[in-house]
Amino acid sequence: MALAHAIMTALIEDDLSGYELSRDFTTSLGFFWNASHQQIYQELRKLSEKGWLNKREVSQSGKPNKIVYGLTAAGRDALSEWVFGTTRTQAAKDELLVKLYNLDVSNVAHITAEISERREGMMQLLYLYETIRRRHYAEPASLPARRKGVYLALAFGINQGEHFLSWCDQALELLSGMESVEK
Amino acid sequence: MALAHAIMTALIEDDLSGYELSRDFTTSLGFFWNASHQQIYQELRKLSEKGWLNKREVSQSGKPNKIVYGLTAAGRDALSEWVFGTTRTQAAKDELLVKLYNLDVSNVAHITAEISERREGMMQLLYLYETIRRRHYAEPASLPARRKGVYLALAFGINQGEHFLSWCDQALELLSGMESVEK
DNA sequence: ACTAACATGTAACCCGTTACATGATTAT
DNA sequence: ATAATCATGTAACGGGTTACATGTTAGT
Repeated sequence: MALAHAIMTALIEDDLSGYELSRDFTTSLGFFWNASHQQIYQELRKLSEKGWLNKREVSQSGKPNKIVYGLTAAGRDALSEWVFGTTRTQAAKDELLVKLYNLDVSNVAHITAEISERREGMMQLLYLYETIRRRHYAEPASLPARRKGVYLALAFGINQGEHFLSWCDQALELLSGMESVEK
Repeated sequence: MALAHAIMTALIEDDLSGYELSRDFTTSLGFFWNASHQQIYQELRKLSEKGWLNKREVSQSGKPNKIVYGLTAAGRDALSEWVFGTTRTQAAKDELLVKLYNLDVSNVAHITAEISERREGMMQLLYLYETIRRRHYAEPASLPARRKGVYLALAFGINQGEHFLSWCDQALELLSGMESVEK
């Protein structure tokens, strides 16, 4: 029941097509709530049936036509109310942490490599986050209300990413002693 | 396909019943991979059918009988191999971050309250983590291989929790100015 | 011709959550 | 009696992933 509200949230300021939603999801809201295009198209259909979204076909030059969705008044009301409801948090599930419980001289090299890969990936993501922050959120205190919220979500991602990097370093250091010593 | 391996991981050192697994999950591996008892019982059945677990009934005095599960040789092999496979990471899905994209003078008080609640909850969890760390993982470098891994998972939780607290503080400060100023 | 990007869907399956269901044992 | 803890399940539903499926437009 939450993807619906994530989609509506993405439509607060701009009307978007399913394709645009699934593309933008990977670079903004999708940092925190990812969804495949299949899910998005299905949810758009449900939301339209509920009367929370309206749709119109838009002709494009040089591209296939697209179907653009926008919030109805009922949709905006539902979204506003939803904010006051109970929040569900689904903890991250990361197999790497389960693998750590299986740490062993036989697999320490592999797990070390996986942590290094993760570190690399996170550095790239952080670079992207920082670029966005510098470009659009340099002075958070003077942003309008909604943008402050978006900034805080971005800050959350940056904060968490930095923590992850420092954890990787700590892990790699502890693991680096194991291969030679314990064999 | 990952709950199966989380359960097998929990059985590496001790044989456990479904009840014990679902209880222990909430205080160790479950920090990183939670599961309801219903899921656990179903998974135990599947793993038994696959030949990765064996079971035996144990009579207890003063308590109902329990069915205790243990890893078979095939189960241990499957688990060892699994560590070398590709890791799936499911990013956390937190409705609170989506709600932040809806931040507004009308709901800033509510969102502020939710962040405060979360902060409180995280402080309690961190207290638990720290207690475990002090009691069992005071000197990580001198732990045996597997325990080092468990320590790193714990360190991950502590690290993440501490950064969550600092994010909450940052968020509460930014939000504190909004109610009076923007009304 | 072929590739890449644009654009929209359906179907099957797996996993997780919620609700339902039962029963033993101990302590008050 | 009754509540609390121990103990084990089934069934229905909903959401997410993977695989399948189709078609347009532009560039090489």
